[in-house]
Amino acid sequence: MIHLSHSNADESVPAEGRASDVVVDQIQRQILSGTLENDSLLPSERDLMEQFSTSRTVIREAVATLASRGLLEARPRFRPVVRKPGYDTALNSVGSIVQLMLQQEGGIESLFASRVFVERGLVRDAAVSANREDISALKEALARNKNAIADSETFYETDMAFHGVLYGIPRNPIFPAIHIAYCSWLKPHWGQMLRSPERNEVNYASHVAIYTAILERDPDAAEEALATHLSTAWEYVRETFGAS
Amino acid sequence: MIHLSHSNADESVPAEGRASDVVVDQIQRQILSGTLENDSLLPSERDLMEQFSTSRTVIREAVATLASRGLLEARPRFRPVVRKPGYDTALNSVGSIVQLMLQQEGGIESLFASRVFVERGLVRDAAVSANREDISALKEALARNKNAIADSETFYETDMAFHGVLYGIPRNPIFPAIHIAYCSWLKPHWGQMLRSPERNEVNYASHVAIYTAILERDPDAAEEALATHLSTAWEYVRETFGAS
DNA sequence: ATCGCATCTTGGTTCTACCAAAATGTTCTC
DNA sequence: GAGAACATTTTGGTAGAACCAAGATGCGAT
Repeated sequence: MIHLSHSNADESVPAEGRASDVVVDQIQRQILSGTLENDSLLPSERDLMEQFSTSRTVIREAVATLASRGLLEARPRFRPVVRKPGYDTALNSVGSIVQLMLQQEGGIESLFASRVFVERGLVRDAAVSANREDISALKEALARNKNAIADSETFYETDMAFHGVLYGIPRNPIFPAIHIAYCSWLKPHWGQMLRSPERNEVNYASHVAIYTAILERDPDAAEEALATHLSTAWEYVRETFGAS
Repeated sequence: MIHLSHSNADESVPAEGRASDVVVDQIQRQILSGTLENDSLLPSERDLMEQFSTSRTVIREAVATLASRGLLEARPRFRPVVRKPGYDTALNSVGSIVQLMLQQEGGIESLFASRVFVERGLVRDAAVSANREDISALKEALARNKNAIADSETFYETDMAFHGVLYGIPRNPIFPAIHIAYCSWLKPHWGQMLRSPERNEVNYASHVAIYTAILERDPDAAEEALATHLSTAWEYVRETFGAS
């Protein structure tokens, strides 16, 4: 049973829940409807307190709730800024728990395995249904990747960008969000990997293999290329520092 | 009166964050370490306020934060109960935002498409690497599914259970959590579908097809069977009520 | 025009108080 | 003595005032 449903749009009298809930609901509505423009600053707590004719306690609680949902971005001493929700912010808001999960036994392995699973499916689909634009996007990303072999820092970025193109191919906004999430979650562990032009060369070659397989419309080859690519990269990460 | 006890330069904390953060951190630690037993009740706010020698405000704020992270389950007028985090609670805590996303144009389609994507990969892998136990689990789920054809309610459950077996095959704790999330998120929209023994019969036949393909170690057939299964079911849902 | 200081604003925190509902204890009844 | 009805205590939710410190602002001096 899921209890998180903001179930009722109660305009009627009965059993008031938390007072902050109605404030949350109102502000949420204002954000979604655009009354509160995206990237704009939320009114001061004292203003809101007057606007909703309630105490500051309630306002603060509501703001905290909305912030935890990702609809507001509240840095400690600053005015909260309005963030219209997207799939990325949704996944972002789980970040804190995910970080906990990752510290547990096998956490990183599980997450990485899920990523491999997803990308295997992505490259299969890409091999089947990538159109001209997708292909050229991959080609461009590949070119940038090649040019960055000497510079490990930008190579890392172009590496992610290349994989990011794959996430864009399904034309489903959820996938790019997942990609961003994977990158941000794995970065702390992945980023410690020793990088070198030699390693970059190897990874670039893997990308080429994936690209080629997609180009040749060979799902199995594409999947295979990606699987070996990621697993070897993962092995390299593992041996860089003992499994935590 | 200890006002500024740990206000600044306390320990390794670089910037003077919120006071509630240290409380959040402490309680979180206690939950993870088991000092606060799972399913037990959190001490009263006034106790905590004494324990951490701080005001009730920050305690409440900390509790709210932990609740939003899913480490506490806080019903309006009751004592919060401790919930040791799992992948399921992690996904659960995004539920509220996801519900918002789903109300936007194409939200449900996107989510459902992602589910199809995932399950296509699952059945492929199942066809390749399912072991005896997996097969027998599928067989059992299938049998229960068949027995429930007459009763649409339990058929729905056994239907989900069958798909759930697929999510268990990778032996990756993330996947069952994803399954639960999909079910709970899609339930409000999916549950409105008109169900009938005839429809159940069709769906059961699809399950058999998937099972058979897995049994025959035919990934392509399995994927195909699942894709058609879900897409026809989806079409049926769509025509039941116009796309929202 | 720019820098620097005084001031205002605003978020973070504490405190006190009150209310209502939950939890607990007590008594009364059968 | 068990269970129901009632009284009391706990406890979470809300209000409101006050204070502090850091950001934001404005103004005057250079």
